[in-house]
Amino acid sequence: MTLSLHNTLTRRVEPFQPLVPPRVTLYTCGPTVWNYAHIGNFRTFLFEDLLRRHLEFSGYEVFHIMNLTDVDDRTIKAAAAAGKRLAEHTAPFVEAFFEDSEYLRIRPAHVYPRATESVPAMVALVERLLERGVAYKGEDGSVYFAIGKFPGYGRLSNLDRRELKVGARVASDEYKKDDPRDFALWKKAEPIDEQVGAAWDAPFGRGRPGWHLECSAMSLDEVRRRFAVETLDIHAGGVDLIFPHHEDEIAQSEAATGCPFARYWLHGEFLNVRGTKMSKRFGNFLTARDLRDQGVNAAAVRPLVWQTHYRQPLDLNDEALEGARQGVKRLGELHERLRERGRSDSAGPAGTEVLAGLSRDVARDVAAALDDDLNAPQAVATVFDFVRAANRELDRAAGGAATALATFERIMGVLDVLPTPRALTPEFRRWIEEQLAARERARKTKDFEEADRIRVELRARDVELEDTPSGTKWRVL
RNA sequence: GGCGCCGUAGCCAAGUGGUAAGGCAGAGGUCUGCAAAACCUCGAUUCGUCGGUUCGAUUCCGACCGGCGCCUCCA
Repeated sequence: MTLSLHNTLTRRVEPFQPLVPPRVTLYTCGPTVWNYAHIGNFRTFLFEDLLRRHLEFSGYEVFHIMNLTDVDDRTIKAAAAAGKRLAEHTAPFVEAFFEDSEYLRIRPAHVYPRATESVPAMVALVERLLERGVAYKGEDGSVYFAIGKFPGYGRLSNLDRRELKVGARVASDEYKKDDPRDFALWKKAEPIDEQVGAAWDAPFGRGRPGWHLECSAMSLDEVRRRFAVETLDIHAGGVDLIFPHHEDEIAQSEAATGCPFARYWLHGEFLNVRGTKMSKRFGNFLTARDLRDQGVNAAAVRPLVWQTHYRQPLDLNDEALEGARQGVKRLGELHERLRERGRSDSAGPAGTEVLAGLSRDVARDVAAALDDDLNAPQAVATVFDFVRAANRELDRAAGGAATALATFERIMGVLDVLPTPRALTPEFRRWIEEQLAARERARKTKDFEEADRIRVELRARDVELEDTPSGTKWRVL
């Protein structure tokens, strides 16, 4: 089976065929670092993480580019409001983004171009567009893209024949453009821009880049320099970017290069809270650090995201998060069992390696599910089928644990949802051992009241006990 | 007004023109000193409503009801 992906351009699931296999250039729209990203933002980044990992698992050589939007309307406003220079304001949020990404186990992109460090590429792109006559300088001194000169405009969003809703957010500045739908490539520097240090000189006037321009310039610059092409294999982001952001990116990129900008457009749906999209605007947001501070393990967030298809809205609530957490615990238990058994598991006679066979099946099924437009919910279901079957076989002392362990870990390398053991201080560890020893003595003398008291005390400190024939095991929740 | 998405058990949710995955929660059981973990068994005669197409629809078409998103800088 081969990978198929839903392409927003065609609104169909299509076989995936990169321009120059096995290389895949992947560009994902990164955060705007005006504030902390919330977990709705991170849902998209997690979906992209899964995409990246599955591509690599499938043998592709992925070059992943994620930009950092560190200059735009919001960053400038936020910096001005804080009385800071732009870079001064965004720096901590850039740092926070990387911290949060790590917490959520998102694999780092290969490069993170920043808008403020890519101005020359943007200026060059604007000049190219001016030369081609598809961009013009407006009366207000800004440079606009003339969508009328780009016949394919609207293909991605299917909004070409749209009529703007009367009184919608079209408002204030369209009179400076030839066509109200034209968008700004380069915005003339305003006092507030100068105030925060967000203005650059350019042949067509001092100003700052428009948001859409940033992504086109940065992505094309990277693939041109590295691979001598001006086409991305995959461009991904949230559904809210389809229009106007990605539509405009296509227009300005293709008008400049004459090449298809991206072969596949992937868009992830929203993370909702009680049916409404999570958004700073609505105040219904939760950041990754909020979760972390609440003691929520990243290993619960990831499966929560996996259990909903990326093109479906995901509804978040405490019960759902707790459910994911419990499920992950079970995966962790199985992992532990496989490790224990794997250690003592000498290869049995051919045909008795039941666990190895089961793991082969689940690896195949997970790959097949993800090949089908990243059907992570299906993949997760398959994994849990394996969990039950594997536990059953482990109860029966079936062979093949070592192989199953290796395969299981390979699958977890894609989903990455195993809980991490909490780091313990030597003192705490010693205390636990002492309590266990005391409990063992009590049990030997049938003093179960004392034994249970100790168990409760340990549990109060998140230490869970499990009495097995081979002794008492413990784990920290 | 335009474009688009969604409505499947208490919660999160897959899926298919042929009679409903998986997880969590819940109930019973095996095991256990008791637990825990694990395993076994149990849950929608039904997939928002009403029509249509079909031998057959949750799945296709239409209408309606309900929820949501985008329509110039929101992942």
